[in-house]
Amino acid sequence: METQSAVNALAALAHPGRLEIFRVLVQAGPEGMAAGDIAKATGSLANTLSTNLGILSAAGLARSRREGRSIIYAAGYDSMRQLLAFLMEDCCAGRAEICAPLALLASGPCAAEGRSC
Amino acid sequence: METQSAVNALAALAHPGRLEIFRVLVQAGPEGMAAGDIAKATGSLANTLSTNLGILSAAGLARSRREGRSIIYAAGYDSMRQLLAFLMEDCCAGRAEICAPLALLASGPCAAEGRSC
DNA sequence: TCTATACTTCCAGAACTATAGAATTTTATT
DNA sequence: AATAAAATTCTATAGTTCTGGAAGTATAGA
Repeated sequence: METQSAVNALAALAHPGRLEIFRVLVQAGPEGMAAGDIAKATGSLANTLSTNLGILSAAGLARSRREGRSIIYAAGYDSMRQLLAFLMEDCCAGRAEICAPLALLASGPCAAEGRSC
Repeated sequence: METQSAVNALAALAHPGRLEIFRVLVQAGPEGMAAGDIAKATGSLANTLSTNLGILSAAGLARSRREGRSIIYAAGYDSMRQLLAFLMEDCCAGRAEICAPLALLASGPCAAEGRSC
């Protein structure tokens, strides 16, 4: 991942409204949600929401498809993974003990249930 | 982690100069680097660097201590871990397969060497 | 105390970002 | 074709962030 892509993704998330939208999408799962339902879930105005979904999409953090009159948005899980990997890159350079954070992350609720999460 | 703290941290990182500084600090390890050395490593002017280190510190992503005439900065590993955890929070809600990204992250170069990273 | 080094703080102009009202586009229904 | 629904685009205003020059603060050494 390029620095510029990472900055774009981070800037997209560095906004209370967009962060909320993104988390709603993450929880909604890969099948996504209609823009109107996201507006209801977050209390956004349609035009502001549209702008923010556009910014998230441009950063790769959301994907969209039309279904009838609705446009369905889903989280860009792969870009999210790339961003997290970029942030942790070279964290291990020579010193495993610094990397403990990731080990903690990797041993969250899902690991406790035996799932790879 | 509160939404506002996450936004602060994301905004701090959503800047090419600060992202570079942060990654330099991550690679430098917990003992940190003097501000002057960070300036050399990143090519920043002293005043701009100082401002940016202040922004990273306010967001919890850097820690500082004085050593003689130098001020030593180190990455805020714990805040970084909390931020990543916040971003992944509820990713697992009912659907382990969405969480694959974290499993990939957790199986990076360090895992290959048998380290928890 | 004087000088040099290492950083930080202050400031103002330029550039960028956010918000919301109004108009527009796209699609479905009657 | 006419109407309604769902979302986007346009636009202006308000506010925020970035940058670099100049001045200020803290520490060390002579």
